[in-house]
Amino acid sequence: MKKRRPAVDLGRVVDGRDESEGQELYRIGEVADRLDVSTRTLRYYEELGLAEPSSYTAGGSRRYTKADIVRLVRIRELQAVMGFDLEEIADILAAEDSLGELQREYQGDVSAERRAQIIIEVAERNARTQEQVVRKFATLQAFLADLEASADEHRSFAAEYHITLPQTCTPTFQI
Amino acid sequence: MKKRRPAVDLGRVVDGRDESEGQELYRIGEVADRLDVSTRTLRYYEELGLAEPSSYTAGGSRRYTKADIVRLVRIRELQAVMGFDLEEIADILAAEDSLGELQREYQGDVSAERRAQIIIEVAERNARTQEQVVRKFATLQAFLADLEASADEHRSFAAEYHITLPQTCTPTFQI
DNA sequence: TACGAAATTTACGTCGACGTTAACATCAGG
DNA sequence: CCTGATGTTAACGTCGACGTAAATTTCGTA
Repeated sequence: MKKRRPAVDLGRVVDGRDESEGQELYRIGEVADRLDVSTRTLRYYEELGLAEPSSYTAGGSRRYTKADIVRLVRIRELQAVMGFDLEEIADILAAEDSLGELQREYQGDVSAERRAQIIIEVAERNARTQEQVVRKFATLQAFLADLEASADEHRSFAAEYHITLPQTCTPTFQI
Repeated sequence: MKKRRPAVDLGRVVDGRDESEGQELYRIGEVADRLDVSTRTLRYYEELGLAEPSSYTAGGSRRYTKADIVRLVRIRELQAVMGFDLEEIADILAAEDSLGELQREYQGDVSAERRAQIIIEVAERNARTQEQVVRKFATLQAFLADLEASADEHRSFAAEYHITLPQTCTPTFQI
């Protein structure tokens, strides 16, 4: 399930054509390996408008920058940790993107109303997400307490029957 | 999408046939409404051996006890909060069940080795789950920090442009 | 420039977790 | 005992998130 590529050196430097500064560009297979996803997944995200590479070669091969990779990592986190589906994630990222554009001084002709609308929307979106995370946090905390209580039970039960539990039963703990 | 039943009184008392003590039994539709899932989902869980009702009527209708409901809530939590799939959940619950049987003194002829095996397995399973929860906890914490940082940015950005954010942008906070 | 590794598009397949429909049966209140 | 709400099984449908295969093209190094 994990096709191994023969350890090709990551991070070649682009041929300094459109960017005088050496921007490191990554091929789709390299990115896929790093994120432990398939190339299909990356193309699928692009298909959905979720994340596309910053550039393509003349032949049409995708070239990802580090920023692109960061975005992809973000997507996977929102998916795995928060359980959002790709549509929700697209919404969240789109809101952040619109804010990012504002901040990058592309605001020549943006009206004050439009500006206010964007930032309010982004802030509200952020707040909603925050609330969801906090809720998840709480349930997770309760869940963890339950697990520890169970572990205590197990230990006392084991002691009662003179059973020695392997130390793999005492997980590493630092929060 | 949400079929409304006409507020039938929950918690009728069973006709005291096999249990002298009045056990409250719930019909599948009631349970489904409580958990905000479909009846199909409950039957599906039963199909997978995940959770079945404690009893059936003579005609074959499912009757759930409160303990059954607790188990179902547990399943939904493991699904929504931890992101486990139903197979993993089945594994976890099966381990807990086997321990529960031990504790309920059904241990007439269980050999000491079998007993040790069961409790060790359950404890290890518990520890693995615990570790996953802790990891999720950590990423969630980081994620929350990011969100708060973003919120700060939004606020200062709004202040800079004299935009008044609605207070929905400041989520309730108590951890 | 030749060549193998890696990438491209297109399109159909899959899998989990249910949704939906059909054709009945049961439940419980009047 | 009637009746409408609720339930039953069986079977097919759906939807998101990719997997997989095929036929072709591009990349980058020798």
